Amino acid sequence: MTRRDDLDELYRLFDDLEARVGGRQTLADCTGYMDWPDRGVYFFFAPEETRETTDQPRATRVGTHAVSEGSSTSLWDRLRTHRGAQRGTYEGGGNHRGSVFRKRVGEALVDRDGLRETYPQWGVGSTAKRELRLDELDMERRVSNYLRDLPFLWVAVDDEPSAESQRAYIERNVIALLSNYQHDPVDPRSGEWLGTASRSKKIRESGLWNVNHVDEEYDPAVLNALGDAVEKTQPL
DNA sequence: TCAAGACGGTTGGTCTTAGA
DNA sequence: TCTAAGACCAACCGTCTTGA
Repeated sequence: MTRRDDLDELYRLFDDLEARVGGRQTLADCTGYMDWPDRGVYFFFAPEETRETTDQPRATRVGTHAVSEGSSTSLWDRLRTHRGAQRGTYEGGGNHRGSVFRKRVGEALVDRDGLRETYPQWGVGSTAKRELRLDELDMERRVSNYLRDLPFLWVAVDDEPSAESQRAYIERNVIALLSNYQHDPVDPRSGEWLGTASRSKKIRESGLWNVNHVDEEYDPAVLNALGDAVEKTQPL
């Protein structure tokens, strides 16, 4: 089996998953009151891009949560951090220092639009004072607008939080499988994909909004593990 | 009306990596 | 080898919303 064959199987599983959960969602349409699994793995897709040989949306980010023992962070906790704030001081914005996905998307927007002088502190530190966050609010809102329209799927994997969890295994190996970093490209990203403006070589070349695991080899058995998880995933 | 759970905002912790 | 910085979450707490 080639990597291309395994990618075909991965996207077939995404199709199964989409049918099973009743379609891809966007963060704009989701709330915590929906019946999310406590724990799982999520997959974001590019709305304007498809695979090389099919009309399936290209996967652009894989993520999970609760990879530390004792963690109580839920799947929705992680997703809402990516979505950003819906009310309050930072309404429409969010906190990119609490979400690496927001941080990376914002970096690409800043670089693509030549705004480094406007947002010199973007991504610096893990906290920021109110004044700085208000200065960055416009960019946080642009990041939110981008992220809230991305279609995504999720798979329920309700195992115990740990670095050796089944979720961590699926995340790590699906990233490695999808990544074009230091590989012959399969489903290369289009020139319009925002990630091409990223300052991270791993993001530009992998075609994913991921940095970890993009340079690793994948275990083909991950497809069996993902298939099992798809079968156990329920609609919202 | 009120309890449970979701939300927003902030800070802290662990692991990895780069440089001295 | 040591240290500092960065990456990536995870936890906490007060406020708000939902629905029985």
